[in-house]
Amino acid sequence: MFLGTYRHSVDAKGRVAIPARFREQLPTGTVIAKGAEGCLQVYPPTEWAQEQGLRLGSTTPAEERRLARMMFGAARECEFDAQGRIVLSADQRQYAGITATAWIVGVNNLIEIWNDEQWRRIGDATPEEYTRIQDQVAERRRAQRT
Amino acid sequence: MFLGTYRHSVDAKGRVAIPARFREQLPTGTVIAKGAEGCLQVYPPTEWAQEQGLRLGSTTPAEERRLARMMFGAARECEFDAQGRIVLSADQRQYAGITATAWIVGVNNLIEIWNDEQWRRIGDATPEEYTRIQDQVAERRRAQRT
DNA sequence: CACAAAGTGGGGAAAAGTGGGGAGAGTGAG
DNA sequence: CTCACTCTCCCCACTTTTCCCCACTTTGTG
Repeated sequence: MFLGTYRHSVDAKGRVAIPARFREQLPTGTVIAKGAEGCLQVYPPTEWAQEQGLRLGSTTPAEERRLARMMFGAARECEFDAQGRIVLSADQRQYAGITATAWIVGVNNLIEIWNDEQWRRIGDATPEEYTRIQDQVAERRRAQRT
Repeated sequence: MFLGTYRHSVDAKGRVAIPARFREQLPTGTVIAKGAEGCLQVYPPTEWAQEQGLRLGSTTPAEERRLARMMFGAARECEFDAQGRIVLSADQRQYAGITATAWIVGVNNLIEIWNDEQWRRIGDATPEEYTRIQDQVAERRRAQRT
């Protein structure tokens, strides 16, 4: 389980330190891919395996073909250096709009990496917004039970 | 079951002692999250498990993505030191407006942490207010049953 | 009143994060 | 084919944060 938000610096070489708490849970085979809303997503091997249900074939619908190409084409296996950092490729940094600092966010089953501005829009929620969020989660759960 | 209200100090490092009666009931895997009305909520593992239905993947709808990011990004796993204290992150303290002291309140299945001012507004209810709230809840329940 | 348990505060070692130098592989031009 | 250049990755050094440990105060109980 990944929880919490961390703000780390990204150096000139594109390196970011992954919080130690997260790193412990990331064995080799971890993958970093482009995600929705312009973030980058780090998948532990078990989670990535579930995404591999997306396959290309003669019967694959057009949108799924598109999704599969983007997901797998842009993804890379994570490699940690001795200091626990990974390198974000120039392409990935540009996609996520990341320059000098990045937010590293644990989202239950995977990790997301955001630029300053975009994460602020999500992470700086007021108590009122959290109150609403909890209501929505409760609502969703009630709907699922039926 | 968590009952009662305690007022503890928060030191410069953000540490708060959790009352011994509560601590006994909190195994590892306990999580502290941002809650409604600007409080922090401490979930025992069994309660938190219900929140974990929310997972991210390439096919998760936009609304669920937002919920998951806010919920899990704002949460942290509780770690007790030898004195039975947990550390509130700077982010969590700011959210809850907590500086030197905090109120720790047992609310049946979980624990809430409030700042002085806000808890006073809730905890110092007069008999009239209390009566009115009970009636409101009763009314709402009746409406939902239909 | 004495003892035990709970809460408070601070110092210091260890871990985590940051930044840069430089070797070696790969690439392209002359 | 050789040389210059770039890019990647490994290593080292420094700073900051975390957390572990010890000591003291306060509260509660027999």
